[in-house]
Amino acid sequence: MGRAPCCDKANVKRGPWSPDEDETLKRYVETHGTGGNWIALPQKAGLRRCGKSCRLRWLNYLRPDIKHGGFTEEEDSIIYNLYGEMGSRWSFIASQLPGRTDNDVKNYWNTKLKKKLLGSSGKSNLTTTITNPTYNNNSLPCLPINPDAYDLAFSDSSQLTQNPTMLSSLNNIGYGLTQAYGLDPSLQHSSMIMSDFGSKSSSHSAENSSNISDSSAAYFASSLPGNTETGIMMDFGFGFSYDIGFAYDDDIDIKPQGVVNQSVINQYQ
DNA sequence: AACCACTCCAACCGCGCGATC
DNA sequence: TGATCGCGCGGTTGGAGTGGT
Repeated sequence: MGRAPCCDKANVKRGPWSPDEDETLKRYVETHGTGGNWIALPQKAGLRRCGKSCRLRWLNYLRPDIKHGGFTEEEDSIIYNLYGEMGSRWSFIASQLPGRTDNDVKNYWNTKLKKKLLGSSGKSNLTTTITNPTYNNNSLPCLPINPDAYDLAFSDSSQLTQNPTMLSSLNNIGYGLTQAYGLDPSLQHSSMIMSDFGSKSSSHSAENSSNISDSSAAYFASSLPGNTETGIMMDFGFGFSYDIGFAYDDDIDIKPQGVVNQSVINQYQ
């Protein structure tokens, strides 16, 4: 048996919202709030709409703090950064962009940014090529993420704190979003990535990193026996660099363990 | 002018999760 | 402890708009 519908679809209006409906919903929410119950709201407000539809309309369009219009380059870079870090977590990505909604960001990514990325990836500066055929580099920069890795990554910061240079680098971040990926040396592969997007103060002095753009990048790879890691540094030409490194044996095993926004930590703990 | 292909984005859908009973 | 409910999320769809032929 399937899930019960959230509303009686036969008795609710669907499709585009009329200006009158918008006005009714806006006036009601501004006057009474949502009451914490979107399902009951349309009836109280006198709308023949599904509660979910009302919620969506309010959140994506009617809210007073919504920012409409084109995305800035800075917003582009934040989206790239976060998408590479955590994939299609649109709600979180949107939360880092004041006035933007998850739907906006998602649409923008699917219609513009993805194409922009693919279009320019052909001229990106690849300093190292993918050698393992099991990895699909067409999906870059959407790194595969093992959700189970988050717990370890955020609960154990000892590796981070034992590395003053890395810590220093992570503290000097532009957006508060610079990340480091640590991979388990016990699995005979390890690497560390430090990348910054837009930050002018990041310091990666521990290694002579390959500077592929104004944005510095460092890629560390261990020389453990049997190590099969491959690293990439990329500059997609958006006014910022997108630096990617990863290591793997059979399974991609990427664990963010940098200093990140507390809300990210809360989300994955 | 008509048709077609493509883009963009608002809206819908179904699912997972947490809260509550 | 399991069932139910509502919220929030990501994926998908459909239609309006636009550009090319």
